[in-house]
Amino acid sequence: MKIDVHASGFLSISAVERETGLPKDTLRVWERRYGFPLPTRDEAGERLYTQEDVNRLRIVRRLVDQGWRPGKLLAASEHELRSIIDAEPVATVPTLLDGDILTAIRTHDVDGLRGILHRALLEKGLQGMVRDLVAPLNVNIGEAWIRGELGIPEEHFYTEQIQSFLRGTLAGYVRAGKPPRVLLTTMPEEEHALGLLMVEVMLAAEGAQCCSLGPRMPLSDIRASAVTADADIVALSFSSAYPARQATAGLRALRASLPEHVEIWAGGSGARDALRDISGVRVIRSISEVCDSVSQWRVRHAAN
Amino acid sequence: MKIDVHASGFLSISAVERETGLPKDTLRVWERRYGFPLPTRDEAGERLYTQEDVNRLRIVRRLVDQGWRPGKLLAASEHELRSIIDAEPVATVPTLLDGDILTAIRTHDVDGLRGILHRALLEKGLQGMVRDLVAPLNVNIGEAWIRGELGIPEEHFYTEQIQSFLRGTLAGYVRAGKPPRVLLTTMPEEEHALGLLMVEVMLAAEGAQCCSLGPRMPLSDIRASAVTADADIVALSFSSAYPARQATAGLRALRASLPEHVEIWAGGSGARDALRDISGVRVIRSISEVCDSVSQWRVRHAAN
DNA sequence: CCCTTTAATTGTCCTGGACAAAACCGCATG
DNA sequence: CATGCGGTTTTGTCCAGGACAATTAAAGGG
Repeated sequence: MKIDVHASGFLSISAVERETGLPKDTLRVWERRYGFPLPTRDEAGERLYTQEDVNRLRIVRRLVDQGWRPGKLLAASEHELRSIIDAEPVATVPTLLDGDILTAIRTHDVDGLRGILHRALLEKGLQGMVRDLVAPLNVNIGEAWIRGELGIPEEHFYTEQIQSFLRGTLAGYVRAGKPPRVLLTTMPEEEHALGLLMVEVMLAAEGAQCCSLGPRMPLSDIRASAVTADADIVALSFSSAYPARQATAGLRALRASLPEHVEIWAGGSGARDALRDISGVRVIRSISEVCDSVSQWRVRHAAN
Repeated sequence: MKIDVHASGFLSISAVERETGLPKDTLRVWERRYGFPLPTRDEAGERLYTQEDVNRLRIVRRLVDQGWRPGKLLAASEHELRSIIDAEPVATVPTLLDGDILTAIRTHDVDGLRGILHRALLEKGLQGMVRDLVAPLNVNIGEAWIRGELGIPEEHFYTEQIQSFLRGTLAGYVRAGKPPRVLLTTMPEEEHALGLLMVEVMLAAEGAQCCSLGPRMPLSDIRASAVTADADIVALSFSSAYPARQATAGLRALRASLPEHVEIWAGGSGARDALRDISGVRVIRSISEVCDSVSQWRVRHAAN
């Protein structure tokens, strides 16, 4: 019954959980062990975090997701943290965040961004656009965010506009209705819908029949849906922040519960390393691999 | 470091939190006070919930959101709970969940559902379709879910397809680019994106300039975005599950931080009762009211 | 250098108590 | 009968501090 919009501008622990994605238990244990964040308390002894705490926690979270250890990050001073960020292996992908796109995002220019996307569509085609523009841009945006060059709203705006554009384009597509029939979704903790949509676009462009359930589907329901939709393939998307342990456990459980003839494809930036040796699960290492995978599936099933 | 996909089929407390949306603290205190749910324990003494527990908790949660008191619901037997559900004031809206639509949803028939939507679009127009088909259907689907006639996957499937369709239609719309310029989003705890999209559709059909940030935007960032996007109106959507207290507090804080000339519109099924007397916030009671509100805004601003 | 064993780190869960916001109820007043 | 008001009960959230298992890092041996 506590409120998390304190007039004072302080945030309660549950507000911080919501804003940063870090569980309450973790916030408390970090405070106990590392002394950060060290919020003030209200009359009742409850923690009051500052917006500054939240900003820093958001950065810490991203770095932890990238493999850094909390012990190091939380002991680090403001200055040390900054130098860790600067020393990060940036530009894993050549940046496409040039003037036009960056300006459109910064100013929330809907028409401007749509124009850029539309030109890219005409120039490269749907699949080419996803592969050569959207996928690298996602990486660029994430990097720009952690360097503080873009804020949360800009990231949301970008994501929202891309999704709108892709879904719109998808809707205009003639539905070929060829096999395979693919059921798309993500596991319950995975909220990232954009990666899923990108896969759907690639599949639809190949003429496959896509049925997306959106993100966050309980495992038991995935099984049920795959059966009622009579799917040939269940495609799951994982973001890089998704814990590998969780992914393997989930995929194993899903594999065991699905009928033999239904394939499982795992894609997204979180599906690279550890998932390779789960038998009966195909790992899609990059977005462009989707097309090959579909072709190969069709070859396999044309024979029968 | 606990895993929540136990091979045994049991669920950990955090898995239940994720599946039901009920915080861990609440689950524990319900157990302590009402004796439900009463999970078994593993060797380490940690709670192991069954799928049956989760199913019942999901129903309890919906009834609580509708105003029932947990004390009553959790003390009730299986049978009593069922009769509470049956006695619910169903059909607040005449049902449109007729054979065709229901079948399409049940069988995950993408093309079938799209066909129905497309016919409705041609027949009623975009705004009419949202007002007379989508809005009542949302209510029907929720009611069917609680009666156990539809499952989670069906609900997801429905939501996903409607969103795809609306966004696709929106993308094909010629962007009129007339004032007002509207920034759309929801508050951080509000995940429901469909209501937001419906508003965007209504606004776009009126020729307004829409800039959607998607759901879950921190309050401080809403302010920043409204300024950079040079918005005339900030439109927020609330689902019926949204706690009224939270909404009023958030709206007050937002109103105080936004420039005077930026209007705030609050809509969605959660924006009916308690929000009316916040000065400087316009409450949109039903989806069809959006059009009038835009006209009135234009009259007000034509004078100047 | 690679593989195995040991040690440190780290996230999640536990109990049981506390408290304030909200809902409910009975009662008086317009 | 509707509406407002004080008192009571219900209910969700927070706290402290301990425990433990999964994971990662470090050390040791071939």
